[in-house]
Amino acid sequence: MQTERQKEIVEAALELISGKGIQNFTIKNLSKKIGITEPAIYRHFENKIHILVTILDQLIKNTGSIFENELKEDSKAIDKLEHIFSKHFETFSNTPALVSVIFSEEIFRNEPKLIEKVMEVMDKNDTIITSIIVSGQKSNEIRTDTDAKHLSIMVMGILRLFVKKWQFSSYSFSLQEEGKKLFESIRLLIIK
Amino acid sequence: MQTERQKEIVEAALELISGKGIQNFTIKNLSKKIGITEPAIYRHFENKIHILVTILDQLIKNTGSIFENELKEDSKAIDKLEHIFSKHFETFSNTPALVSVIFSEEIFRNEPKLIEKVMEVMDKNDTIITSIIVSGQKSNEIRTDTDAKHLSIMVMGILRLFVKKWQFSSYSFSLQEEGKKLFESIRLLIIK
DNA sequence: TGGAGGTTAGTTAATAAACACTAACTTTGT
DNA sequence: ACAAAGTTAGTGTTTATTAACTAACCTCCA
Repeated sequence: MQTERQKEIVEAALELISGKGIQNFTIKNLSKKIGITEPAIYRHFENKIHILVTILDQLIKNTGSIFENELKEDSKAIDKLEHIFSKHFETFSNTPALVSVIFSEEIFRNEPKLIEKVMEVMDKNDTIITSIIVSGQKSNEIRTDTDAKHLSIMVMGILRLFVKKWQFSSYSFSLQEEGKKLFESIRLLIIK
Repeated sequence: MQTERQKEIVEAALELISGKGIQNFTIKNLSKKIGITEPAIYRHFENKIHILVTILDQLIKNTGSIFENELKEDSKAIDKLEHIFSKHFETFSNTPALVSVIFSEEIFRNEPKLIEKVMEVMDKNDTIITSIIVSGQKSNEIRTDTDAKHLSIMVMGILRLFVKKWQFSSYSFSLQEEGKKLFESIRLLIIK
Protein backbone atom coordinates (compact mmCIF):
# COMPACT_ATOMS: atom_id res chain seq x y z
CA MET A 1 0.00 0.00 0.00
CA GLN A 2 1.06 3.52 -0.73
CA THR A 3 0.74 6.53 1.55
CA GLU A 4 -0.60 9.83 0.29
CA ARG A 5 2.91 11.26 0.22
CA GLN A 6 4.25 8.33 -1.75
CA LYS A 7 1.51 8.73 -4.31
CA GLU A 8 2.33 12.42 -4.49
CA ILE A 9 6.01 11.69 -5.03
CA VAL A 10 5.33 9.14 -7.77
CA GLU A 11 2.99 11.57 -9.47
CA ALA A 12 5.51 14.39 -9.30
CA ALA A 13 8.21 12.09 -10.64
CA LEU A 14 6.01 11.18 -13.59
CA GLU A 15 5.39 14.84 -14.31
CA LEU A 16 9.08 15.66 -14.16
CA ILE A 17 10.00 12.83 -16.52
CA SER A 18 7.15 13.58 -18.85
CA GLY A 19 8.09 17.24 -18.96
CA LYS A 20 11.78 17.24 -19.71
CA GLY A 21 12.87 13.63 -19.63
CA ILE A 22 14.81 11.58 -17.10
CA GLN A 23 17.60 14.10 -16.91
CA ASN A 24 15.10 16.33 -15.19
CA PHE A 25 14.17 13.70 -12.66
CA THR A 26 16.39 14.60 -9.72
CA ILE A 27 15.68 14.47 -6.02
CA LYS A 28 16.13 18.23 -5.91
CA ASN A 29 13.54 18.90 -8.61
CA LEU A 30 11.25 16.34 -7.08
CA SER A 31 11.33 17.90 -3.64
CA LYS A 32 11.01 21.38 -5.09
CA LYS A 33 7.90 20.34 -7.00
CA ILE A 34 6.28 18.89 -3.91
CA GLY A 35 7.38 21.69 -1.63
CA ILE A 36 9.48 19.77 0.84
CA THR A 37 13.22 19.44 1.25
CA GLU A 38 15.36 16.81 -0.43
CA PRO A 39 16.01 14.63 2.60
CA ALA A 40 12.30 14.45 3.29
CA ILE A 41 11.94 12.34 0.14
CA TYR A 42 13.97 9.65 1.85
CA ARG A 43 11.35 9.35 4.59
CA HIS A 44 9.09 7.88 1.93
CA PHE A 45 11.41 6.10 -0.46
CA GLU A 46 14.59 4.22 0.22
CA ASN A 47 16.36 5.75 -2.75
CA LYS A 48 15.91 7.17 -6.20
CA ILE A 49 15.64 3.97 -8.21
CA HIS A 50 13.05 2.69 -5.80
CA ILE A 51 10.79 5.49 -7.00
CA LEU A 52 11.28 4.27 -10.56
CA VAL A 53 10.66 0.67 -9.51
CA THR A 54 7.39 1.78 -7.95
CA ILE A 55 6.37 3.53 -11.16
CA LEU A 56 7.15 0.44 -13.20
CA ASP A 57 5.32 -1.86 -10.82
CA GLN A 58 2.28 0.35 -11.01
CA LEU A 59 2.48 0.21 -14.77
CA ILE A 60 2.84 -3.55 -14.83
CA LYS A 61 -0.13 -3.95 -12.57
CA ASN A 62 -2.20 -1.61 -14.67
CA THR A 63 -1.53 -3.09 -18.11
CA GLY A 64 -1.44 -6.57 -16.66
CA SER A 65 -4.98 -6.29 -15.41
CA ILE A 66 -6.15 -4.89 -18.74
CA PHE A 67 -4.79 -7.94 -20.52
CA GLU A 68 -6.00 -10.47 -17.99
CA ASN A 69 -9.55 -9.23 -18.04
CA GLU A 70 -9.49 -9.34 -21.80
CA LEU A 71 -8.39 -12.94 -21.96
CA LYS A 72 -11.24 -14.04 -19.74
CA GLU A 73 -13.86 -12.44 -21.95
CA ASP A 74 -15.69 -14.65 -24.37
CA SER A 75 -15.71 -12.21 -27.25
CA LYS A 76 -14.22 -12.18 -30.74
CA ALA A 77 -10.47 -11.87 -31.06
CA ILE A 78 -10.72 -8.63 -33.01
CA ASP A 79 -12.98 -7.16 -30.35
CA LYS A 80 -10.50 -8.15 -27.70
CA LEU A 81 -7.78 -6.28 -29.56
CA GLU A 82 -9.99 -3.26 -29.96
CA HIS A 83 -10.78 -3.31 -26.29
CA ILE A 84 -7.09 -3.52 -25.39
CA PHE A 85 -6.44 -0.53 -27.62
CA SER A 86 -9.22 1.57 -26.19
CA LYS A 87 -8.31 0.66 -22.61
CA HIS A 88 -4.77 1.82 -23.22
CA PHE A 89 -5.94 5.03 -24.85
CA GLU A 90 -8.15 5.63 -21.84
CA THR A 91 -5.28 5.10 -19.43
CA PHE A 92 -2.97 7.44 -21.32
CA SER A 93 -5.63 10.11 -21.73
CA ASN A 94 -6.15 10.13 -18.00
CA THR A 95 -2.43 10.15 -17.18
CA PRO A 96 -0.41 11.45 -20.14
CA ALA A 97 2.76 11.38 -18.08
CA LEU A 98 2.62 7.59 -18.24
CA VAL A 99 3.41 7.71 -21.94
CA SER A 100 6.85 9.12 -21.33
CA VAL A 101 7.61 6.26 -19.04
CA ILE A 102 5.94 3.27 -20.62
CA PHE A 103 7.47 3.74 -24.02
CA SER A 104 10.87 4.99 -22.92
CA GLU A 105 13.02 2.01 -22.21
CA GLU A 106 15.83 4.55 -22.32
CA ILE A 107 14.83 5.77 -18.89
CA PHE A 108 15.58 2.46 -17.28
CA ARG A 109 18.71 1.57 -19.13
CA ASN A 110 21.07 2.27 -16.25
CA GLU A 111 19.63 -0.16 -13.76
CA PRO A 112 19.54 -3.91 -14.49
CA LYS A 113 16.60 -4.35 -12.13
CA LEU A 114 14.56 -1.98 -14.23
CA ILE A 115 15.62 -3.38 -17.60
CA GLU A 116 14.42 -6.77 -16.47
CA LYS A 117 11.01 -5.43 -15.61
CA VAL A 118 10.65 -3.59 -18.91
CA MET A 119 11.61 -6.71 -20.84
CA GLU A 120 9.13 -8.71 -18.83
CA VAL A 121 6.30 -6.35 -19.74
CA MET A 122 7.18 -6.37 -23.43
CA ASP A 123 7.40 -10.15 -23.51
CA LYS A 124 4.13 -10.58 -21.69
CA ASN A 125 2.27 -8.17 -23.94
CA ASP A 126 3.68 -9.85 -26.99
CA THR A 127 2.67 -13.30 -25.82
CA ILE A 128 -0.87 -12.26 -25.01
CA ILE A 129 -1.49 -10.33 -28.21
CA THR A 130 -0.02 -13.15 -30.28
CA SER A 131 -2.24 -15.69 -28.55
CA ILE A 132 -5.31 -13.56 -29.17
CA ILE A 133 -4.39 -13.33 -32.84
CA VAL A 134 -3.73 -17.06 -33.11
CA SER A 135 -7.15 -17.83 -31.65
CA GLY A 136 -8.65 -15.32 -34.05
CA GLN A 137 -6.99 -17.13 -36.92
CA LYS A 138 -8.32 -20.46 -35.71
CA SER A 139 -11.86 -19.12 -35.50
CA ASN A 140 -11.47 -17.71 -38.99
CA GLU A 141 -11.85 -14.06 -38.01
CA ILE A 142 -8.30 -12.99 -38.75
CA ARG A 143 -6.43 -13.54 -41.98
CA THR A 144 -4.15 -16.55 -41.99
CA ASP A 145 -1.89 -15.59 -44.89
CA THR A 146 0.34 -13.65 -42.49
CA ASP A 147 2.21 -14.92 -39.47
CA ALA A 148 0.58 -14.25 -36.09
CA LYS A 149 3.92 -13.03 -34.78
CA HIS A 150 4.13 -10.46 -37.56
CA LEU A 151 0.60 -9.30 -36.93
CA SER A 152 1.43 -8.94 -33.27
CA ILE A 153 4.43 -6.75 -33.98
CA MET A 154 2.28 -4.68 -36.28
CA VAL A 155 -0.47 -4.17 -33.77
CA MET A 156 1.94 -3.24 -30.98
CA GLY A 157 4.12 -1.09 -33.21
CA ILE A 158 1.16 0.88 -34.42
CA LEU A 159 -0.14 1.40 -30.91
CA ARG A 160 3.24 2.61 -29.71
CA LEU A 161 3.95 5.02 -32.51
CA PHE A 162 0.45 6.42 -32.45
CA VAL A 163 0.67 7.20 -28.76
CA LYS A 164 4.16 8.66 -29.20
CA LYS A 165 2.84 10.93 -31.92
CA TRP A 166 0.07 12.08 -29.66
CA GLN A 167 2.66 12.93 -27.03
CA PHE A 168 4.87 14.73 -29.53
CA SER A 169 1.94 16.84 -30.65
CA SER A 170 1.58 17.99 -27.04
CA TYR A 171 -1.60 15.93 -26.73
CA SER A 172 -3.21 18.20 -29.30
CA PHE A 173 -5.77 15.66 -30.50
CA SER A 174 -8.14 13.27 -28.81
CA LEU A 175 -6.24 10.03 -28.41
CA GLN A 176 -9.43 8.11 -27.81
CA GLU A 177 -11.34 9.49 -30.79
CA GLU A 178 -8.53 9.33 -33.31
CA GLY A 179 -7.45 6.01 -31.88
CA LYS A 180 -10.86 4.59 -32.59
CA LYS A 181 -10.57 5.63 -36.22
CA LEU A 182 -7.09 4.19 -36.43
CA PHE A 183 -8.30 0.89 -35.12
CA GLU A 184 -10.97 0.73 -37.79
CA SER A 185 -8.16 0.84 -40.33
CA ILE A 186 -6.28 -1.87 -38.49
CA ARG A 187 -9.41 -3.99 -38.38
CA LEU A 188 -9.82 -3.76 -42.15
CA LEU A 189 -6.26 -4.89 -42.66
CA ILE A 190 -6.24 -7.91 -40.42
CA ILE A 191 -9.73 -9.42 -40.74
CA LYS A 192 -10.32 -12.20 -43.18
CA MET B 1 34.41 17.90 -42.77
CA GLN B 2 35.32 15.71 -39.88
CA THR B 3 38.80 14.81 -38.70
CA GLU B 4 39.73 11.24 -37.82
CA ARG B 5 39.58 12.06 -34.12
CA GLN B 6 36.17 13.65 -34.45
CA LYS B 7 34.86 10.56 -36.20
CA GLU B 8 36.37 8.44 -33.47
CA ILE B 9 34.70 10.54 -30.78
CA VAL B 10 31.30 10.39 -32.45
CA GLU B 11 31.63 6.64 -32.85
CA ALA B 12 32.62 6.17 -29.22
CA ALA B 13 29.73 8.38 -28.13
CA LEU B 14 27.32 6.24 -30.13
CA GLU B 15 28.68 3.10 -28.53
CA LEU B 16 28.37 4.56 -25.05
CA ILE B 17 24.78 5.63 -25.63
CA SER B 18 23.88 2.38 -27.30
CA GLY B 19 25.41 0.38 -24.48
CA LYS B 20 23.91 1.87 -21.37
CA GLY B 21 21.90 4.88 -22.47
CA ILE B 22 22.52 8.60 -22.30
CA GLN B 23 23.30 8.52 -18.63
CA ASN B 24 26.41 6.66 -19.61
CA PHE B 25 27.43 9.29 -22.13
CA THR B 26 29.84 11.42 -20.12
CA ILE B 27 33.04 13.14 -21.15
CA LYS B 28 34.91 10.95 -18.71
CA ASN B 29 33.59 7.69 -20.17
CA LEU B 30 34.11 9.03 -23.65
CA SER B 31 37.76 9.89 -23.09
CA LYS B 32 38.37 6.63 -21.26
CA LYS B 33 36.93 4.69 -24.16
CA ILE B 34 39.17 6.46 -26.66
CA GLY B 35 42.22 6.40 -24.46
CA ILE B 36 42.86 10.10 -24.05
CA THR B 37 42.16 12.48 -21.18
CA GLU B 38 38.98 14.47 -20.74
CA PRO B 39 40.30 17.88 -21.74
CA ALA B 40 41.61 16.41 -24.99
CA ILE B 41 37.99 15.93 -26.08
CA TYR B 42 37.60 19.69 -26.06
CA ARG B 43 40.34 20.03 -28.65
CA HIS B 44 37.90 18.43 -31.06
CA PHE B 45 34.46 19.48 -29.90
CA GLU B 46 33.37 22.77 -28.41
CA ASN B 47 31.21 21.06 -25.78
CA LYS B 48 29.13 18.03 -25.01
CA ILE B 49 25.90 18.93 -26.79
CA HIS B 50 27.88 19.72 -29.90
CA ILE B 51 28.80 16.05 -30.06
CA LEU B 52 25.12 15.17 -29.93
CA VAL B 53 24.32 17.77 -32.58
CA THR B 54 26.93 16.17 -34.82
CA ILE B 55 25.41 12.73 -34.29
CA LEU B 56 21.96 14.03 -35.16
CA ASP B 57 23.18 15.85 -38.24
CA GLN B 58 24.85 12.71 -39.45
CA LEU B 59 21.64 10.82 -38.88
CA ILE B 60 19.56 13.38 -40.71
CA LYS B 61 21.91 13.32 -43.65
CA ASN B 62 21.89 9.53 -43.70
CA THR B 63 18.15 8.88 -43.55
CA GLY B 64 17.45 11.97 -45.61
CA SER B 65 19.44 10.64 -48.53
CA ILE B 66 17.72 7.25 -48.30
CA PHE B 67 14.35 8.92 -48.71
CA GLU B 68 15.37 11.36 -51.37
CA ASN B 69 16.86 8.72 -53.62
CA GLU B 70 13.71 6.70 -53.23
CA LEU B 71 11.44 9.50 -54.35
CA LYS B 72 13.39 10.01 -57.52
CA GLU B 73 13.07 6.38 -58.55
CA ASP B 74 10.38 5.49 -61.02
CA SER B 75 9.30 2.25 -59.36
CA LYS B 76 6.11 1.04 -57.76
CA ALA B 77 5.08 2.61 -54.46
CA ILE B 78 5.23 -0.71 -52.66
CA ASP B 79 8.71 -1.34 -53.96
CA LYS B 80 9.76 2.08 -52.77
CA LEU B 81 8.53 1.21 -49.31
CA GLU B 82 10.32 -2.11 -49.37
CA HIS B 83 13.50 -0.41 -50.45
CA ILE B 84 13.22 2.14 -47.65
CA PHE B 85 12.79 -0.73 -45.20
CA SER B 86 15.74 -2.70 -46.48
CA LYS B 87 17.96 0.37 -46.63
CA HIS B 88 17.19 1.09 -43.02
CA PHE B 89 17.83 -2.48 -42.01
CA GLU B 90 21.14 -2.32 -43.81
CA THR B 91 22.14 0.87 -42.04
CA PHE B 92 21.24 -0.49 -38.63
CA SER B 93 22.93 -3.82 -39.25
CA ASN B 94 26.14 -2.00 -40.09
CA THR B 95 25.91 0.39 -37.15
CA PRO B 96 23.66 -1.05 -34.43
CA ALA B 97 24.54 1.82 -32.13
CA LEU B 98 22.46 4.08 -34.36
CA VAL B 99 19.28 2.35 -33.23
CA SER B 100 19.61 3.64 -29.70
CA VAL B 101 19.88 7.13 -30.99
CA ILE B 102 17.48 7.28 -33.91
CA PHE B 103 14.49 5.93 -32.02
CA SER B 104 15.20 7.51 -28.67
CA GLU B 105 13.80 10.99 -28.66
CA GLU B 106 14.34 10.75 -24.94
CA ILE B 107 18.05 11.31 -25.44
CA PHE B 108 17.56 14.76 -26.83
CA ARG B 109 14.82 15.96 -24.54
CA ASN B 110 17.01 18.30 -22.54
CA GLU B 111 18.16 20.59 -25.32
CA PRO B 112 15.65 22.58 -27.38
CA LYS B 113 18.05 22.67 -30.32
CA LEU B 114 18.05 18.89 -30.43
CA ILE B 115 14.31 18.45 -29.94
CA GLU B 116 13.74 20.62 -32.96
CA LYS B 117 15.96 18.47 -35.12
CA VAL B 118 14.32 15.25 -33.97
CA MET B 119 10.86 16.63 -34.70
CA GLU B 120 12.00 17.76 -38.10
CA VAL B 121 13.20 14.27 -39.01
CA MET B 122 10.01 12.61 -37.83
CA ASP B 123 7.86 15.07 -39.74
CA LYS B 124 9.87 14.69 -42.90
CA ASN B 125 9.78 10.90 -42.81
CA ASP B 126 6.07 10.94 -42.20
CA THR B 127 5.43 13.29 -45.09
CA ILE B 128 7.49 11.24 -47.51
CA ILE B 129 6.03 7.88 -46.56
CA THR B 130 2.52 9.28 -46.69
CA SER B 131 3.14 10.73 -50.14
CA ILE B 132 4.50 7.41 -51.40
CA ILE B 133 1.40 5.69 -50.09
CA VAL B 134 -0.92 8.28 -51.61
CA SER B 135 0.69 7.82 -55.00
CA GLY B 136 0.40 4.07 -54.58
CA GLN B 137 -3.29 4.48 -53.90
CA LYS B 138 -3.70 6.61 -57.00
CA SER B 139 -1.97 4.05 -59.16
CA ASN B 140 -4.20 1.37 -57.68
CA GLU B 141 -1.39 -0.61 -56.05
CA ILE B 142 -2.33 0.09 -52.46
CA ARG B 143 -5.72 -0.40 -50.88
CA THR B 144 -7.85 2.72 -50.68
CA ASP B 145 -10.28 1.62 -47.99
CA THR B 146 -7.85 2.88 -45.35
CA ASP B 147 -6.51 6.37 -44.86
CA ALA B 148 -2.98 7.00 -46.20
CA LYS B 149 -2.09 8.67 -42.92
CA HIS B 150 -3.09 5.58 -41.02
CA LEU B 151 -1.12 3.35 -43.33
CA SER B 152 1.88 5.62 -42.86
CA ILE B 153 1.69 5.34 -39.08
CA MET B 154 1.40 1.60 -39.45
CA VAL B 155 4.41 1.26 -41.69
CA MET B 156 6.59 3.49 -39.51
CA GLY B 157 5.33 1.98 -36.28
CA ILE B 158 6.09 -1.51 -37.44
CA LEU B 159 9.56 -0.54 -38.61
CA ARG B 160 10.35 1.13 -35.31
CA LEU B 161 9.13 -1.64 -33.05
CA PHE B 162 10.75 -4.33 -35.14
CA VAL B 163 14.13 -2.63 -34.96
CA LYS B 164 13.69 -1.99 -31.24
CA LYS B 165 12.96 -5.66 -30.70
CA TRP B 166 16.08 -6.57 -32.58
CA GLN B 167 18.04 -4.28 -30.30
CA PHE B 168 16.39 -5.68 -27.19
CA SER B 169 17.28 -9.20 -28.25
CA SER B 170 20.93 -8.09 -28.32
CA TYR B 171 20.88 -8.27 -32.11
CA SER B 172 20.34 -12.01 -31.85
CA PHE B 173 18.65 -12.42 -35.24
CA SER B 174 19.37 -11.17 -38.71
CA LEU B 175 17.58 -7.86 -39.04
CA GLN B 176 17.84 -7.96 -42.79
CA GLU B 177 16.58 -11.50 -43.24
CA GLU B 178 13.74 -11.36 -40.75
CA GLY B 179 12.93 -7.86 -41.89
CA LYS B 180 12.44 -9.12 -45.40
CA LYS B 181 9.94 -11.68 -44.18
CA LEU B 182 8.16 -9.06 -42.11
CA PHE B 183 7.83 -6.81 -45.11
CA GLU B 184 6.20 -9.60 -47.08
CA SER B 185 3.49 -9.65 -44.42
CA ILE B 186 3.14 -5.88 -44.62
CA ARG B 187 2.89 -6.09 -48.38
CA LEU B 188 0.04 -8.58 -48.17
CA LEU B 189 -1.84 -6.29 -45.83
CA ILE B 190 -1.58 -3.07 -47.75
CA ILE B 191 -1.78 -4.08 -51.42
CA LYS B 192 -5.06 -3.94 -53.18
C1' DT C 1 -6.11 12.41 32.92
C1' DG C 2 -1.68 13.54 32.26
C1' DG C 3 2.74 12.65 31.09
C1' DA C 4 6.62 9.37 29.46
C1' DG C 5 8.11 7.22 25.48
C1' DG C 6 7.76 6.36 20.71
C1' DT C 7 6.77 7.42 15.95
C1' DT C 8 6.27 10.26 11.84
C1' DA C 9 7.69 13.70 8.86
C1' DG C 10 9.92 17.34 8.44
C1' DT C 11 14.24 20.56 8.93
C1' DT C 12 19.44 22.37 8.31
C1' DA C 13 23.96 21.20 7.33
C1' DA C 14 27.19 18.39 5.46
C1' DT C 15 29.23 14.62 2.71
C1' DA C 16 31.69 12.36 -1.17
C1' DA C 17 31.38 11.53 -5.78
C1' DA C 18 30.49 12.86 -10.47
C1' DC C 19 29.75 16.34 -13.63
C1' DA C 20 31.24 19.67 -17.63
C1' DC C 21 34.66 22.48 -18.43
C1' DT C 22 39.26 25.57 -18.11
C1' DA C 23 44.09 27.28 -17.51
C1' DA C 24 48.60 26.38 -18.08
C1' DC C 25 52.03 23.51 -19.39
C1' DT C 26 54.27 19.66 -22.41
C1' DT C 27 54.88 16.64 -26.21
C1' DT C 28 54.99 15.61 -31.04
C1' DG C 29 55.01 15.75 -36.03
C1' DT C 30 56.00 18.51 -40.08
C1' DA D 1 60.01 26.47 -34.72
C1' DC D 2 55.40 26.30 -34.44
C1' DA D 3 50.89 24.62 -34.26
C1' DA D 4 48.11 20.78 -33.17
C1' DA D 5 46.99 17.59 -29.71
C1' DG D 6 47.98 15.98 -25.77
C1' DT D 7 48.87 16.35 -20.43
C1' DT D 8 48.12 17.62 -15.14
C1' DA D 9 45.71 19.94 -11.92
C1' DG D 10 42.17 22.42 -10.92
C1' DT D 11 37.46 25.10 -11.13
C1' DG D 12 32.56 25.50 -9.62
C1' DT D 13 28.37 23.06 -9.77
C1' DT D 14 25.24 19.36 -9.21
C1' DT D 15 24.29 14.90 -7.72
C1' DA D 16 22.34 11.35 -4.32
C1' DT D 17 22.54 10.46 0.17
C1' DT D 18 23.43 10.87 5.38
C1' DA D 19 23.72 12.85 10.13
C1' DA D 20 21.74 15.20 13.67
C1' DC D 21 18.10 17.43 15.34
C1' DT D 22 13.02 19.05 16.16
C1' DA D 23 8.13 19.79 16.30
C1' DA D 24 3.80 17.54 16.25
C1' DC D 25 1.27 13.82 17.08
C1' DC D 26 0.00 8.99 19.04
C1' DT D 27 -0.39 5.42 22.68
C1' DC D 28 -0.39 3.39 26.78
C1' DC D 29 -0.20 3.09 31.64
C1' DA D 30 0.02 4.91 36.70
